Amino acid sequence: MTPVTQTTTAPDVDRQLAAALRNRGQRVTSQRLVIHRALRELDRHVSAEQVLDAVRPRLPGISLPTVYATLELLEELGTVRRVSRAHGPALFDPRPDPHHHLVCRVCGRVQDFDAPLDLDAATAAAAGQGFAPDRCELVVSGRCADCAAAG
Amino acid sequence: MTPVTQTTTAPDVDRQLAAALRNRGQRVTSQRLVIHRALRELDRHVSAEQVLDAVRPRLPGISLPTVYATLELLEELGTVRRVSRAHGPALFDPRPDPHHHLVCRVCGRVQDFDAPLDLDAATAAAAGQGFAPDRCELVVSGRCADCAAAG
DNA sequence: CTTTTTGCAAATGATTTGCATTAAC
DNA sequence: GTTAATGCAAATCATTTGCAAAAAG
Repeated sequence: MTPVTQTTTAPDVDRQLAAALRNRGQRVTSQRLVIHRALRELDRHVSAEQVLDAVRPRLPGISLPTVYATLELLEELGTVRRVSRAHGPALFDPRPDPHHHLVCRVCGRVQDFDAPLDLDAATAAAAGQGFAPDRCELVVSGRCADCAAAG
Repeated sequence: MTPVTQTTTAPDVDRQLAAALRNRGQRVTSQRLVIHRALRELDRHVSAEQVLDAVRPRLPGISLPTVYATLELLEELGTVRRVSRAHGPALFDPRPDPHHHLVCRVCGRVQDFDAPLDLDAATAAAAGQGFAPDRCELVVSGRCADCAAAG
């Protein structure tokens, strides 16, 4: 008995991605499905290399260029967000709902952050300047709990 | 007759940087002064290469590694903010006061944005998680006025 | 005079590209 | 069958590093 409130099951995630790809006239490949599924399972900010390591057991011949291409595709589909950083590779955030980030300027760590923030006025102001907003993200830089404690 | 409300004059900017450097036991070099001055004069988001081009007339032998090192130093001093981007070099923002950014995901353009936004609650929430906030920036991605009109 | 900063050349690291092969459709 | 996607190798681009020479204090 599957309650209607249940979290999306794995094959369901696959079906959603497949549908989105077909909508765009693009092909449903095992690489795309496995990378997409792995991101959902990892459920944290990961680099392209980390994605590669995570999927290699299930896709022995996978290559880094394919991982990058797929991550870019998933970003276009809106299921992944790329977070560019100084002093390190970009991270990919699999959380699809709007949320914010805490970025440690000492260790580079990026944490999700659910900020109490009303973005309606800001979004309207951006639109008032002719800008067509897509996403609004608050980026808080500082020292994470660990680095603040250390020194 | 210099009104007291006048914008900081160039030599004044130099003196402020020199003082900050001496405070940290670092040396006041012409490269640092000229790069700092150029950023203030450019008054827009620029890449390290663009900074190099801007200062070369005044510093014929300047090198890109020095520009990078100086920009990093100025970031530590809080007079410049680095904005990392996908698909392009980092940009350096010479505006010292808190403000936000509109990032075009079509052409990559980054504009300053004075958002009507109350960050006190968000800052407090970050602190509540043990994070020591330093800066809060809203990043709005979407299409800039030009790209929205075109595409 | 001592130590930091610079410029240069070279290294590094992330990401992208070209192209032949493979797999979707 | 046709066309898009993949894997590989190599290229590219931004940024950093090592080290001898120059400049600051």
